[in-house]
Amino acid sequence: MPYPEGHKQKVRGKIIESAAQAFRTNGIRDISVPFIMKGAGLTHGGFYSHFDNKEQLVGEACRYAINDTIALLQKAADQEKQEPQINAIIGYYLSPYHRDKTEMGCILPALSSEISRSSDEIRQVFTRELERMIEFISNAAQVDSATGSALLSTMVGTLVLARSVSDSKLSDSLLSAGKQQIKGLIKSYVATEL
Amino acid sequence: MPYPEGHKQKVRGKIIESAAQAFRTNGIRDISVPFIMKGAGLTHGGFYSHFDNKEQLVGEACRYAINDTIALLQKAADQEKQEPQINAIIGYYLSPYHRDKTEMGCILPALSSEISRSSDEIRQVFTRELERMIEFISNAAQVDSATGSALLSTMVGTLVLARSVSDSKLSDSLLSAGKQQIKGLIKSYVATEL
DNA sequence: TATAATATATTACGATCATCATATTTAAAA
DNA sequence: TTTTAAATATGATGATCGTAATATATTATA
Repeated sequence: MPYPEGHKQKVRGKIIESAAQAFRTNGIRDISVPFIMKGAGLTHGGFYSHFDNKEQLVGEACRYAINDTIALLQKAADQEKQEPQINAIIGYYLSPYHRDKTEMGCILPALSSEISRSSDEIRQVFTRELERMIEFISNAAQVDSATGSALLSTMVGTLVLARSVSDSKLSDSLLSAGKQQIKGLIKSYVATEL
Repeated sequence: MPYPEGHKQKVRGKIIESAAQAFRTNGIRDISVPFIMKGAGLTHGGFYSHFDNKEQLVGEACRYAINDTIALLQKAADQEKQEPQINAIIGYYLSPYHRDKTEMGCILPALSSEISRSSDEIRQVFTRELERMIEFISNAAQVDSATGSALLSTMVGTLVLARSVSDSKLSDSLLSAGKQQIKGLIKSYVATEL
């Protein structure tokens, strides 16, 4: 066998990483296979020895990106031990930094609407990952999963709108309003639970 | 002059309508100029005597679609006089009907993420329309515009996620959770205002 | 009815895309 | 060092796109 053990797996991973980054920045349709391969330091030809087609890569990239995001949010939560975990998570999620750093950010605001028009296969992968995200948020906020999913909806919607607006002041205020609302929500959830 | 008075304006309107519908269903990038023209009952050749380019049409279609949506939500609100306006609006917005009827639905969940990657010009048009939407929601809910924008974020995020999920039960429960959260929010807003 | 300006259709161009076929490079094993 | 299978690169194909040039069809006016 030419090439060291595990070489292909490593390259495959690089392609997925490149795709996950590019898709989040510019959407799925606007990113070409040659561009993704260049991002992984390769040319386009080898692509089809790694994946059946572009769609399969989309699924893998979704999985990768959500894992990445959950890990990142968990790290943000762990860094601030004093306040409730969820506050640190929301603080990060609805920060101008996260809004502007799309290539490393959560895929939900970046790709959901494009995913909703994708094939059943892709949407099934996405659904599974979304469920993991809801569970993660619900745990961190210590709320039931219905409340957790509503929190996530607010987070996603806020980021989507904050990113689509050209007026940076309006964008900032959308983030603040979203943050404030979520914190109020959690507080009132705790209150009614007691 | 050939063709009756106002003929061109009428055709232009039909193109915008066709575009607004097609974009909401399949996104901007996935809808071609020839397809839009066919939807307006024409062939692609005449397009550039109506618009400078595809991008200009995107802007017009955004404007049209938001107007359409606000009018629709207002109608939904007017039909139910007894309950507070906002409840009827949210009931419609987060209904399975609205989720499934993308071609006639709100553009915010359908196109925001694609718009966020568009040119400054498009985003400026979008920003103006979004502000109108925030104002409309804030008025209907009788809350300040910060609260109104957070409400809208939740509405948009909920619909985005509900549409991208392949499991219809999960999708329905996302809608319900979003609805419940918003109603709770408005109630608590009223309470703190008194 | 004939004219002429305007609206629409037909056709074409260059670019880009996903995908495939084939050639070349790589490095483990002989 | 040579061999060889695997990994990658090069090049090509057919489709589709946005856009433009040109031809045709339309109908208000003369």
